[in-house]
Amino acid sequence: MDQKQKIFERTPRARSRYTLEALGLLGRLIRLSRIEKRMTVQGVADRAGISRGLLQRIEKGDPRCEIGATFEAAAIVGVTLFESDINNLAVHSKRANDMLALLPKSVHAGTAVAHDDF
Amino acid sequence: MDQKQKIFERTPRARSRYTLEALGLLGRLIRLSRIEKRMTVQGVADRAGISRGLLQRIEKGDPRCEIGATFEAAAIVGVTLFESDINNLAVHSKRANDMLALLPKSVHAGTAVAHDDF
DNA sequence: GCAAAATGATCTATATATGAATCATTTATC
DNA sequence: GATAAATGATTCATATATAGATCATTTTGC
Repeated sequence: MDQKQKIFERTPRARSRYTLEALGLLGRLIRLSRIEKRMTVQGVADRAGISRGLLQRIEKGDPRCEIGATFEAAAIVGVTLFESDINNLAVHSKRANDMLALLPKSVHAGTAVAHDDF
Repeated sequence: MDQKQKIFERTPRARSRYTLEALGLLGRLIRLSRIEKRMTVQGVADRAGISRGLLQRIEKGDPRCEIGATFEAAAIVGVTLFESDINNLAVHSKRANDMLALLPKSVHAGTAVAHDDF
């Protein structure tokens, strides 16, 4: 006894208006594409390897979903972020990598700028 | 005893190549913007209301993160999906809603089309 | 209208993501 | 080079997201 006590505290998540709007839109786009392609919730969920309930939450824009599950479902119904084809995506990916190689590896405070304008 | 037995089985998540690439790119974009703006990991994490470790996983493209946390971090460093300003986002959001109102409320199998081309 | 199917919603058990702490390493600033 | 700060990586306790089941409701197709 008298073991080192660990405290686990999870601050209630505050989501910006933008985040909630973006997630809501993403969900509706998924739902839109799914219906346009005449796929059922269960069908898409099966293909994505997730449960029906989770897909329903995704389509409602619930912020507490694995991003992997959301992206997978989106891709299955044809909603692709960034660029629509994988080749372009790979190109962008490489460019981002190249840019990163040129930037400083760590950032020291001092000149940190505020950017709450979203 | 002889209570109804509940089985909880979580199938190992299979992610498509596209999903992994997209998440990797998103993470790198966040990291890129963060460094360009000279913000530290801890600083962005604080503003997003998440832990430093979680932001690191986000920047690595880990699919098992809350999508809300990811979008929040992205917005803070200036990476916005869909459209960059909230007004356009709201417009798109409304359009998606309007479209949905015109489509059938439920989809019955039968003419479901396969769309594995991503 | 009728039957079948899809959707919406809720509940429970549990697998797991997360926050916190810690240490080692790398990087920036002087 | 020296120092302090930032980053990377790991471990652990626990809050919580998820799968599955179930029921009610809505919708489609005949």
